[in-house]
Amino acid sequence: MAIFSKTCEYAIRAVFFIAQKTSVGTRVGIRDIAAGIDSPELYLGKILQDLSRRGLISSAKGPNGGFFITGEMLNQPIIEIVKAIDGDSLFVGCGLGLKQCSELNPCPLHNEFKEIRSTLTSMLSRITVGEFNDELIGGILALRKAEDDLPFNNKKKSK
Amino acid sequence: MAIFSKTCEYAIRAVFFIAQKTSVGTRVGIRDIAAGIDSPELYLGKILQDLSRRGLISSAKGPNGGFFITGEMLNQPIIEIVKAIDGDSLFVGCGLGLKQCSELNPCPLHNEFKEIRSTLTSMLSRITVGEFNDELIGGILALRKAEDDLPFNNKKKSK
DNA sequence: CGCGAAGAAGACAATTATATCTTTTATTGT
DNA sequence: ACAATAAAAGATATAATTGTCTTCTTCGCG
Ligand code: FES
Ligand code: FES
Repeated sequence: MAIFSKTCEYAIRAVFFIAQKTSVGTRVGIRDIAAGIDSPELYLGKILQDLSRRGLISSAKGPNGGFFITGEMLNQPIIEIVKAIDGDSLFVGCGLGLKQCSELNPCPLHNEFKEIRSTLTSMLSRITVGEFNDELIGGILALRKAEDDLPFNNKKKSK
Repeated sequence: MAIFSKTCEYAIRAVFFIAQKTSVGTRVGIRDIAAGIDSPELYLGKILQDLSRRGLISSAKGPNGGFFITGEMLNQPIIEIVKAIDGDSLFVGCGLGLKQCSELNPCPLHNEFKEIRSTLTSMLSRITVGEFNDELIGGILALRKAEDDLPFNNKKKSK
């Protein structure tokens, strides 16, 4: 169990990737995104469709089409992505799975969980979609890793 | 997506429940545990068997049998339960699902995640299985909730 | 000893998450 | 208009998680 679902992990990585491409002025197709973040291409398509329908990213069909992110969307916090995909149970639900999280009749871990949830919430609310563009372009941050953390990164060019 | 898997939530609640019963000197059967923590009875059986095999709880067959927790196990931190059921990906894995979490070539959320993971780890390492016995017995803490937080709790007696 | 209570174990079913494929639709450039 | 490109959409496949059922074994007690 990771914090986010696999779908959500792909979504966040993809959005960072698209933001970074947008910031250098290019739209980017599914194939390149999938290669750039190491995700199954066709599954990623479904996720991006979903994000696009929800207005978190934009897309254009046809030649020179692809996904991109408009200026104002670059300032969206990534918590929006998480909520769109995984819902908000991470932020409001009881950590032990009780029907509701409430102050009266709390579960044993309630107080501790409240703190973790608020840390998580504020972190995801603070970080924006476009925040890491420079570091990603500069290669300081990564959205994919080589097989075994090997020094060389033999990524294959998209066909 | 919650933090823990459903299975893990059941397991933690069950262990707290058993610990509390043990502290007043009684063993407790699956049926009562399931009723006490609001979980599917037969599925819970599987989970408890698993925990028992791993030595996190003890069980006895036959009349007056049931599950219980020995003295030293009461001091186990609940992170042991989480690790036994959900594994340790929550504590060591990359939050964005990259193959490894590492300082060189970190993902954009690496630093933030490191903090959240360490908070989570220390919290689960600090809290012990028997820690809430008194509060649970006193009804200050709960391991189950009524349907809609309604004041009445129309729980059906086990057959 | 032998019965009944209770957990152990494994087979199986349902649900949800993940992944893939195929067809359709829209857009651009010629 | 036409061809090429790229996303949209929907159907379907696979895997993991969650949940149920049935049978077996063990144990305590009379
Ligand atoms: S009641 Fe469980 S986290 Fe609040
Ligand atoms: S690399 Fe992603 S959390 Fe460390």
